[in-house]
Amino acid sequence: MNTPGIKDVAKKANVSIGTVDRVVHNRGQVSEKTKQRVLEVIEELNYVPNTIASSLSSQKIYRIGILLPTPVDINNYWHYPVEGIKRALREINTFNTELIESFYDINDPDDFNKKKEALISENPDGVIAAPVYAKELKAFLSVLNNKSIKYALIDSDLEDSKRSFFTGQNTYQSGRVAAQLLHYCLPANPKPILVCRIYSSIQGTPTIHQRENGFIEFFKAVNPSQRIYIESIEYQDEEVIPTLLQPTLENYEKYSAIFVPNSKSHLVVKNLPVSSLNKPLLIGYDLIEQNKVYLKDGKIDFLLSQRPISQGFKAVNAILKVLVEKKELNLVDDIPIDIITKENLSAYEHLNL
Amino acid sequence: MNTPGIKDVAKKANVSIGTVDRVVHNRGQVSEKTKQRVLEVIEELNYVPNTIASSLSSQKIYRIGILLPTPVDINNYWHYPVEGIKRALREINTFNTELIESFYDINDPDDFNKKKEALISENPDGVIAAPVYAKELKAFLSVLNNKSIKYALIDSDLEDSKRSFFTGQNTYQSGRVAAQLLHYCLPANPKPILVCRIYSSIQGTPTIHQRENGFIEFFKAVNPSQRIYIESIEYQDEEVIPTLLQPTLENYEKYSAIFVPNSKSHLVVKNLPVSSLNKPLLIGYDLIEQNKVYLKDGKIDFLLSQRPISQGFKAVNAILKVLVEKKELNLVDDIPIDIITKENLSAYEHLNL
DNA sequence: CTGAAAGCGCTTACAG
DNA sequence: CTGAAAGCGCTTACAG
Repeated sequence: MNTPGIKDVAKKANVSIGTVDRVVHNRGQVSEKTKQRVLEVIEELNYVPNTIASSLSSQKIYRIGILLPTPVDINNYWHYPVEGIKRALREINTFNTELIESFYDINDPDDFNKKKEALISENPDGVIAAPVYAKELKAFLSVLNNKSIKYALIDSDLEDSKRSFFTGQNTYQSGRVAAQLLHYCLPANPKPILVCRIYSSIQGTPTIHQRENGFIEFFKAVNPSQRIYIESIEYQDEEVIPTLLQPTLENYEKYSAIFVPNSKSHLVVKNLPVSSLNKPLLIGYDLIEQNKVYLKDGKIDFLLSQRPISQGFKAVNAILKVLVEKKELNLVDDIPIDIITKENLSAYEHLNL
Repeated sequence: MNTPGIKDVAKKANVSIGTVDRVVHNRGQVSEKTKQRVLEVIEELNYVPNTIASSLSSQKIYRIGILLPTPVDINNYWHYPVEGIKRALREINTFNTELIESFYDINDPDDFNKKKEALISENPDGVIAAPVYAKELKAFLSVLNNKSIKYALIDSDLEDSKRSFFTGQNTYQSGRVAAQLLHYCLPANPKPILVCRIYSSIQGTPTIHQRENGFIEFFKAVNPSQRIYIESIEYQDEEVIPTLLQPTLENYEKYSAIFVPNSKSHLVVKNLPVSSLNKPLLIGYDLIEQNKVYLKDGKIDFLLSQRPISQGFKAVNAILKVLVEKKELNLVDDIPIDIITKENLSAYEHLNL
């Protein structure tokens, strides 16, 4: 007998396959002693249900809800995880799936709360979310816990949640990588480095903080004499960013390099005075369209990427695995900190995992 | 009617499902006019066979042969694609698969020829190979063509072959990336750069050549005054490498940087004089164990990686897709040129796609 | 609490 | 050349 099937278990335990199925999926209506006997045989035979037969038979449609910021366009970071999610769903022909989109305005916590209610009312089997509004999300997750709805987190983790899966990047470490690159590139006695934080006042800035910490700690350890200045450009309305940035960037010649700890480095390029020489090195995050254009132009030197497409893709696969195999998972997938330059951008641009 | 099944096609074409199946899989025994009628209905209904039902029903075991250099140990590049292949096979629970390993001594073309015969005699359904011995491999591939056995290529391409899939890195471009990194790191008037080619005289060196070309052309375009010296260490027996390297590395202080266009950069570290200061920057390829150790130590500055685990993984998925869906594929997957430093090594070390 | 039977969408002999 | 039937390993009512 090759790999044992439900029939083998049934025969050996002296029950019908219906009963075996009941204990395998824990849907009750089995006497305790029968259950124990079946469990023993399963153990003994090392029986593993054939998920493909199972899915063929049940004809179940797995409904995956996503609770993420609106993927505005290709210049918006959140466009990319959604792309990965859709791609994963498209490539899956093993199961029937259905996507429930619940997108919220990233600058509006009220909208988040509205959309989480909307999603709940759709009764998804599994959910993919990102902790943009951590506190509000936690409330949502405990609702999911109560309903035994499985969920995966992307981008940032909530370790005290019961997520089946998390994938994202070590933000502190990515700051160190940025610092290390600049340390390699800068001459022996460099001018100061500018850390330019451009962020909306509505969301918190834990990611920016952690990247910054990594950046600063690297220099503290490796080259303590390096001066690092921090400028915070806090905006409520994106339109005023140029005005807010101007006083800082006017003096760009004072700096040997500028580090932008989020996806906004294109805004620095856009608002730098037009003179061409002696520009500071510029290092930022994320392969959003506008950043890629400037990288190709040589106006941005390095971009660190966190494989957002891959994050979405992996989250779908993980949540589906949990749903199909009906077993718990508590997996963390650490995304590499990809260093992208003009010369290696090409292959990163194509969709890949 | 949701997605149409073979029954829907049969009914509409006034034939039995057996007949539909015959035309879908082209196994003849159908009159031309019946065939045409069925084909029309398939077109009309947009019928796509349900591969999972198909695989459940047929109980077919897909036999995948691999014809690759022996994966000696974790200090050997070829260890990693094989790891990816095995991992992919392990993760697949949708189909039954069987791996046929046919490993050859990378320094022995005769052994290659022996092992390719051995593999043929196993009658695999699909094959994964790498063009280490391009000429000899081509002969093998035409045998596969005759037998209608599908194959995927990894590492380097043979564009004129009928491979269903190729994945690998743009070697020329990776040389440019190495050059760009050094260009960023070196001071205004640097000392010369040493390109250190360490290679076995038995295999060809097309990969090394292309990386070198990319490297040199980058500097020609961006900084023509940069002097670049090339040293060729051609060995027949690995044991003599230290002796061959010594005269070159004795004078390491003459160089601002050393570029090793293959996975041998650890040998440079090992044979560098013990003095500690003023070491040239060192940039190499591949996250084999010994290189990773030196990267962590700060003795290697940059490693370029070509995701060998991922290459193996993807090749399995591609070849299986071709076999299961029984349709031709001619896909090229361009592997990103990952830049690895001490600070971002960690997440790359873990298995990921 | 338990079992027997039909069915998921295909493939595979077998009969004609 | 074509069709009817059994079966792949499960799940799902239904009956008892």
